Amino acid sequence: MGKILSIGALATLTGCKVVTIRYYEQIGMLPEPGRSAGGHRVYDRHHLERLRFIRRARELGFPLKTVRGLLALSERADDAPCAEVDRMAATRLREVRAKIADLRALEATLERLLKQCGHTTLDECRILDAFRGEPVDAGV
Amino acid sequence: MGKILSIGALATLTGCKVVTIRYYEQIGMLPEPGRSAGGHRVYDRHHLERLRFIRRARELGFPLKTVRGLLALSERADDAPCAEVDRMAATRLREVRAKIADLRALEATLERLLKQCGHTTLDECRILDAFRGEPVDAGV
DNA sequence: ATAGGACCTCTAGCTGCTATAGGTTCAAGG
DNA sequence: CCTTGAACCTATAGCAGCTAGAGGTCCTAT
Repeated sequence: MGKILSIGALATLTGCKVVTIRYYEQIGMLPEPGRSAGGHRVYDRHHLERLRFIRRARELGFPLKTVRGLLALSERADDAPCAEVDRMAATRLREVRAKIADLRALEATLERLLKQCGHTTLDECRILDAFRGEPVDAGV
Repeated sequence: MGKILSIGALATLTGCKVVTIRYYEQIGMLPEPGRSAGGHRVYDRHHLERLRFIRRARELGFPLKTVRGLLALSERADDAPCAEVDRMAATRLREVRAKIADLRALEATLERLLKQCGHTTLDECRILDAFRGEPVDAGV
């Protein structure tokens, strides 16, 4: 059915903030909706679906630029091979894994620093020493 | 010894880019250095140490605001307890762990999507379906 | 009729840099 | 001493992805 939605309703349904919806419109991620007599934005099912798509892709960490590409492919939806979608997801997966590896190294370093801390005074703080000392690899 | 450094030399020694050093000066993270007759910045050992401190803290992901606090505590270096340093590091560790957990959920979702992909055509792409379908928890 | 919440536009701000333009200085080779 | 070209200078704008604020209008329920 052609249910009609205010921007606030759309925000509630998608978990997207009102200002973010307007921002997406501004940068062309969402088509301009209709307007009520008084100038309020009026959305329909298509906007809802598109915004949900965007939100989900964003939750997986795809940058907006990539989301645009995914939307384009989704709208095409013909019999072309979906290899490009696959590639985008694989790229994102590699990024996520790389980031996890980085963060794990940080985690180890921070754990080590915290363990070393004698809980004494500023002038003999081992954590501050670690920042001050001669160049050392932060990781390992 | 009172060795003198150009901004480029400082950049090389710290692994920090020249423009970033100027940026740090601009936002008050680094004190204004002396100048040569022609107006070039001239740094000394103190700048080098301070910048190294900043870099190391940044590598661990502390935001600049926190680095300011750490620098202040490092410069105090009296017999006050170092609990605050400890707290900052512990906070950062919690953030890192939370981020790792988030990313692992993303990793699992992306792996699942990629595994589902039948490598066929756009109109029956499972990955796109996942973005399009009804609301589902992305994780688990 | 009116209150107050939801909506409107516009501009500026956030983090942490990075990029560009258009010019000046410095150090090494001839 | 002079030239060349790398390194330096300032100033402004841009990136991602929103978020916040000011100052005003609309809509709906009582």
